[in-house]
Amino acid sequence: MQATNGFSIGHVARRAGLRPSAIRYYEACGLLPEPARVSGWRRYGNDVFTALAAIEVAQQAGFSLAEIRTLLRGIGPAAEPSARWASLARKKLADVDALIARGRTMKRLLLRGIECGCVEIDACPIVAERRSAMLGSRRRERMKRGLPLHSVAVR
Amino acid sequence: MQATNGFSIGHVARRAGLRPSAIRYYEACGLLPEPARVSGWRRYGNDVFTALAAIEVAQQAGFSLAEIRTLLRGIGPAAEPSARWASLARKKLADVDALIARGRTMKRLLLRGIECGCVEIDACPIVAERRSAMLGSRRRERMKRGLPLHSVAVR
DNA sequence: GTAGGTCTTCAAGTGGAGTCTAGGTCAAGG
DNA sequence: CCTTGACCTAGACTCCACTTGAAGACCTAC
Repeated sequence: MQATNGFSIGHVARRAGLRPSAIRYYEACGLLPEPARVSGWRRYGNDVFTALAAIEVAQQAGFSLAEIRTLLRGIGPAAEPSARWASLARKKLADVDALIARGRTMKRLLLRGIECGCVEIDACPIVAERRSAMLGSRRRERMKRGLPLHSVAVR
Repeated sequence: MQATNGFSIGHVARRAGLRPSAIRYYEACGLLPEPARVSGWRRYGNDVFTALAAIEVAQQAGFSLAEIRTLLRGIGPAAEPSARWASLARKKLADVDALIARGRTMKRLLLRGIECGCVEIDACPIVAERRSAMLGSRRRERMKRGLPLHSVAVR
């Protein structure tokens, strides 16, 4: 298991806090290069930990695996990784702001509902407000309730 | 299409900003009661808009459809809808706070990455930091990267 | 030699909130 | 009468990041 001829996938997984299946999956997605093999078994060098750390950082930043692939090996307008990151990150910032705003809306609504204390749903002023908003705005810019929040990978 | 014998599903969907398939789906999930039928076609009264408004409010507050079902027709310890809401909402608040914190972490990380400007991934201090954190903490309380954020329905 | 553990592949499953498709029925207008 | 459009059902599909399972290969220790 030494670095003399590389680490096994289980060893890498334990050290990185992942499961072997996740590492195989990253490889299949093109996030990790194909490692050397010894009689069929994957053998990794130290650089795999850098790659996994980069993936983890990008995931924490809200990027999907598809986006991370273009970050790592992308062939976009920007050649350098840092330029690609900056370009994608600026777009992602708006989505993250929307996510935070969404969270604050949830919080406000939850607290209002706790305070409200109405017994029946039909009598709840929050629901009534929403109902009249629903019925008031006749086919203006509706039908698009799904705001683009799946653009932020929340995991 | 008048309220004399009820609204069609398409009419309700247009007014509520949904697609008919969503309304059928809510019915199948037990969120909406089965409506009257006229020769096989669903016919809705005015109360369906109250029900849809309640569902929308609860969704905006971060509840999943399964949770909304127990909110609406639940048989939990709390009998009244308001009591059920308060009980579930207090638990949900912690998850929403986690979601907001997650968003702020993303934002911090995105901005740090934009400022960083490192050319190579191997040389990036953010990745290096993560890498040493990854390798430093040997099997302590790892292997649980998935923090419970799917407990908040973000849509 | 055999038991146990780790590895290999490929395929299919998970969950959430719907959407889409195929194949068929119904109503209104010209 | 015929077309057009809205409706009906059941079931498959979507997206994402993995996990799980089956069936088999391999290595090490006893």
